[in-house]
Amino acid sequence: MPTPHPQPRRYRQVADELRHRIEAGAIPPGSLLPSEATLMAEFSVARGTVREALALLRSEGLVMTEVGRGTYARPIAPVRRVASERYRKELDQVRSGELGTSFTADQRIEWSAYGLDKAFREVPASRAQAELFAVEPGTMLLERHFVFRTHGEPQQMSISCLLLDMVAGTPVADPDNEPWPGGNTSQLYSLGPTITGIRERPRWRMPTADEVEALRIPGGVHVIVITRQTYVGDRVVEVAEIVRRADLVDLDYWIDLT
Amino acid sequence: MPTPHPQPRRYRQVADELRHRIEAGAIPPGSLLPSEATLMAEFSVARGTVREALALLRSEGLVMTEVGRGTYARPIAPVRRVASERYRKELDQVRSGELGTSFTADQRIEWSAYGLDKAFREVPASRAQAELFAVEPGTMLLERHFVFRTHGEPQQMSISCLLLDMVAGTPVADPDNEPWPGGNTSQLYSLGPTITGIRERPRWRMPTADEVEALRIPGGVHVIVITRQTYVGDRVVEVAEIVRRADLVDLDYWIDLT
DNA sequence: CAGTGGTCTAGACCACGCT
DNA sequence: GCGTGGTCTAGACCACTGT
Repeated sequence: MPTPHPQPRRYRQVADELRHRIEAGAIPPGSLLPSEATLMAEFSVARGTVREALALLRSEGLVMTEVGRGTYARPIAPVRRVASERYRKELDQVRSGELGTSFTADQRIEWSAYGLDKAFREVPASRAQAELFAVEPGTMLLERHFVFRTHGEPQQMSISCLLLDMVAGTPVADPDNEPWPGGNTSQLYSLGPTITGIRERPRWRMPTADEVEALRIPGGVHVIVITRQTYVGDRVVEVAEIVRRADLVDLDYWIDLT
Repeated sequence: MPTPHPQPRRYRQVADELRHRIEAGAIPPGSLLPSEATLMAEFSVARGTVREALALLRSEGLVMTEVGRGTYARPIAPVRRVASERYRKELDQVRSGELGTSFTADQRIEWSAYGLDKAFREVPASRAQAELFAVEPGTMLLERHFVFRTHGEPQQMSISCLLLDMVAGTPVADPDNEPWPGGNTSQLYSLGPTITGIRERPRWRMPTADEVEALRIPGGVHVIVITRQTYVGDRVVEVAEIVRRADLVDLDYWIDLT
């Protein structure tokens, strides 16, 4: 890819023109680009050239493609995910005992718009999981698979693991109690410990076939995967892998140095 | 991309086979894959099909391509970038006055292996810059362009901006003083304020042509861009855009909740 | 059904890295 | 100069989405 060419590089010219139209507003967010056939005619190029131009725009995150429908400009603005604030807020609510009062009620109303697919399993820790927990491989874990939806649209997949001997027999181990008011923070609080910190390691990659299906990910869209470790002191009490469409999140971390 | 096909999808078969060879160690990291011509013969497919297979592996981050050389398995392991610890450490060193003593000396030795390209400009703040600083657009900034190298290899590009009326006439405004022992933290400390926090917003995208050239980025490799705001109280004193090859970093954030 | 993109073929010319 | 990948053409058949 890092190679210039003599004069032609027609696919770049096509991509530049389309990019310009999108940025100028001639192709508004969410609307369809001209079809490949139309672009072939308009720019007098072969289909392969048009497709290369579109692939470039996809890789830039400017457009998305759906089979049988067409290629369209990216519709939705990303939502900022302010990790620090979110966790802090959850914790403050838990500590102040706001749960079970207005907080829960408010959340319950909102929940009508939310959906949650859940599946719990008890599994021995894989090598990778054991490393994240800093326990021996084979230690039993409660592995919880979630898919969150908003208004029916799948937004996030996650696998959250807890040490089994910490939760066995408690309400936390019962899938029927999900979604849990106040989230993970509150859930762990109900078991005794108060979270002291969270470590997040974000990375980006192509979605797997499973993720494409579960999150209905359009062509050309990547995912963000966040590996989260929840700490109580120096002990890791939860390990989660959170997967979201990369075009719908905007990460935001605050590092306090006071 | 999210479309299955009848039986063929030969390019997936080719990609699967190559992926298997890489993961099995038959194609060790850093070594070349068979050339496109060889793969055409081996799998009895057209060149376009081979190239689609390789594009898929590139997008997965498994291989990189260099013109005239070939496509090879990803060689280098990413380096973890522990944002929180790094800044904390810098700050502790500044506060304890370790600069100018053994710390500086140690760094100076290491510096023989480092290189730094620098270019300073005084510019009026763009709308985006003004927003990040929370000042009026047009406010004068000192815009500092850096390219960091290790053993000659370019590792990181950054544009760091400071409020001009805060640095004008000070040693900080003189490019000859770069690299500055102790980095940004120490530099700002020399002006008076002690950093109280840092906000980082990481994202991920294809490199621009400039970045491909400056960082010698192979085909198929993305970059991580971090927008960093350095705070003193609620005032933003520095805004930086940091660009690195995505395959060579591994982000790590700690959120303290104590 | 017509129109869309997904996949595939079989050619061609070119710029680049190495030897 | 040879082999590498980068770009381009002009065909073809297919699956999917809509009407």
